[in-house]
Amino acid sequence: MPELPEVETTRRLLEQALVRKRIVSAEVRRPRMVRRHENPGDFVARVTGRTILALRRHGKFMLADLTQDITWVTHLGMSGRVSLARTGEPEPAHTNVVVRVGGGVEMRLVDPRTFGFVAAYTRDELGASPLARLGPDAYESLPSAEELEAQLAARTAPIKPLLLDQTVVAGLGNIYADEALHRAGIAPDRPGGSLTLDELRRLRRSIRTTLDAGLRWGGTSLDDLAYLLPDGRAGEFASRLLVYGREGEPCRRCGTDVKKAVMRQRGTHWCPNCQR
DNA sequence: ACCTCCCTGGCC
DNA sequence: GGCCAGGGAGGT
Repeated sequence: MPELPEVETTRRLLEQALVRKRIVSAEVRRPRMVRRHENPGDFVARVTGRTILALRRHGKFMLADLTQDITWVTHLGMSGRVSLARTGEPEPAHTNVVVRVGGGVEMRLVDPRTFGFVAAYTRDELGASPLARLGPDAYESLPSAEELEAQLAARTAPIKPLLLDQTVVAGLGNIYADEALHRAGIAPDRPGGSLTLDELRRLRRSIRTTLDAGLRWGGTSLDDLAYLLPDGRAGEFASRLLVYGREGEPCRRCGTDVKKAVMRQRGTHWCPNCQR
């Protein structure tokens, strides 16, 4: 589940291996994984020979600043992960994109469902890309309760899909949105505009606490192990989840059965007693 | 401000 | 065999 903690954990491990390295070659095995280019060759041509100056993150997008004002963007989608390896080591199935740097190290983008993607933007293209429409990063730039209140004031949509929208805050996905709402004691179907300032203060704190916890444990690897850290280890946050994936199990706070319903086509988990 | 669709693998 | 899954874009 690549959401903010998984992408950030991935970014931190990649940073040590990739920053200040020159991209020696790149390979695209699944053309579909390269978005917003006429053909995959354009991505390869734009990144090859350039040096990685910095590795950043905004929401669930990972951004590598390359020399000559090119930004290499990676998104892990639903089922993507990154594997860091030495060239020649056995490849995991569904290794769809490979980027090699000096020293025989390569970054492999592994993604069975191919909902993830890479792209290489010029400065102008980046400004016109979907990235430009992201809200503030939920971890680095979490808005104040007052700012959240202003953003949500006129919104009638339920708070859960608003948290997934990426325009109010960027980086929460289906797991961490459910977790943060539980921690805040707010029901997922509450209209966004109905949250009081006090509730928004709780929500804000809960987002921070939830993301911190996810990061501390290396993110959430579910049973299918679709998400793994770049070194192949599993994230250990799954066993500490409060509500996600715990339908019918007792709420860790009050013992009430955790409920699950579908909201805007996404499974939504909450405690009907703790969350109002 | 909604749905629908994009894919594949794993589970029932 | 059908259903479900971490996300986002695109169209209505």
